[in-house]
Amino acid sequence: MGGGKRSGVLELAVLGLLHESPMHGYELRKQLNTLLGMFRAFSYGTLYPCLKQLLAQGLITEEDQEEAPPGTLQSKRAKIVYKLTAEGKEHLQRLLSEAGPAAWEDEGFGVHFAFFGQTRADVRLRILEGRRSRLEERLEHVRTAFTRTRERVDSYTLELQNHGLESVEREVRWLNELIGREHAQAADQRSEPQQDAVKGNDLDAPS
Amino acid sequence: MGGGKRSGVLELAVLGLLHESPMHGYELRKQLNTLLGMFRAFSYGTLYPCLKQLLAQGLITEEDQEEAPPGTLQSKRAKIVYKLTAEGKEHLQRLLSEAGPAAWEDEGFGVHFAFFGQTRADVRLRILEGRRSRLEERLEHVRTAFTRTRERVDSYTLELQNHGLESVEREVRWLNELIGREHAQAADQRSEPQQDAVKGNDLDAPS
DNA sequence: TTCGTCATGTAATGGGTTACATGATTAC
DNA sequence: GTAATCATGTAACCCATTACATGACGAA
Repeated sequence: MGGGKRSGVLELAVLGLLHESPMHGYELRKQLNTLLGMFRAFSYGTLYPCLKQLLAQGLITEEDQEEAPPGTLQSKRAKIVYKLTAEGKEHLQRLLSEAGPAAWEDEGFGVHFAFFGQTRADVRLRILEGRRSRLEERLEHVRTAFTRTRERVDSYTLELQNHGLESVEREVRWLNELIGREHAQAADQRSEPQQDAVKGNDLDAPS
Repeated sequence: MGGGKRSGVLELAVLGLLHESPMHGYELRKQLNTLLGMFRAFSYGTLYPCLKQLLAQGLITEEDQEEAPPGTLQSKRAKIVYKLTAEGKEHLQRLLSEAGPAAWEDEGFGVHFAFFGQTRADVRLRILEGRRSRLEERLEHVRTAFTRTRERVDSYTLELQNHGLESVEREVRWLNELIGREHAQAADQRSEPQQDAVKGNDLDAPS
């Protein structure tokens, strides 16, 4: 249907945030950039066209929100509050169920992770494991190229590569812990499905 | 002069690598991607047009290299080995002397750091400090938005933000150590300028 | 001889930023 | 009244990727 391709990352982020609560564009962007804080930042030039497109596809609707001001001055154009349509919710669920490369590569992982609260447990696990093996791949690749070219690399190059290596190793450890927790939690739910208060954490999806 | 703008990062990376030793495009890309390993990766579709442009500006020259094969079969088209021209070297030095945002923002820092071996000590220091304050800015910004929106964030969002925060904090510590070393080394060179064997590390630029 | 890798390139496309343009609302 | 920030949008541009096209060379 309609226009060109959408970003993928941004699409998920917008739909995910709007699912949590309706918002207008300006605030949406702020939420987005605090949510993803260290990873990415989007500008209005990206966001607004995206909203326009999602609108055209019927995934969101806009509502001219007029705050009902005390003085009853008709506000020319109030903030445009966007919310998900039924189709939008459906589409979001579809996006959240996809446990493919898009979900664990660098660009997409952060966003997908941010909405794990709305993601099925099995999908979460596959994404985490997918990312882990992706990173381990990269580690192996770099480590071999590391020993091959051990000759004449100056201290700075070495320092840089080392820092990169350690960063990735650190993320792998983080993923290991998360995966461990997911497994423990899955085991919990299998063994005591009738209990409502599970000790430990509250990482389970609502619906 | 002709042509459009070049990438900046890629330009520096190419000139820097070619300065260390002449190479043909294919190998240049490999070197590039192992050098920057964890940070970025360029594809041929990026590299070759860039080389073409650098060539057009007279910053590099190409030499049809014919290996002088034992059988003396004329090789139709040998590898094209690129090397820096005098202008190219000059330009590289200019790029390596710029201690501005381009050098400490996310995109450029890795590349600039990778060539610290060819960078003046004072420039190195300013870049390291620039990046550090950039990261600290970001930390502060995120930490405030952190406490402001402490209400209703699910465990996963929290986990993500925490991991991001710790990653950046870790990089700051790394930078602190590097800056410390740079200072120590500068002090060393001021106090004992006649000695040739400095204990510790060999981080000083050659020429 | 076929397959993998080396090697060089181009065209279409994608995803995003920057800068600009506009105007309302709030704080001083 | 004026400056800052809220709020919405567009057009031009940039950087890089993907997919494609071509072909040499070595090993199985």
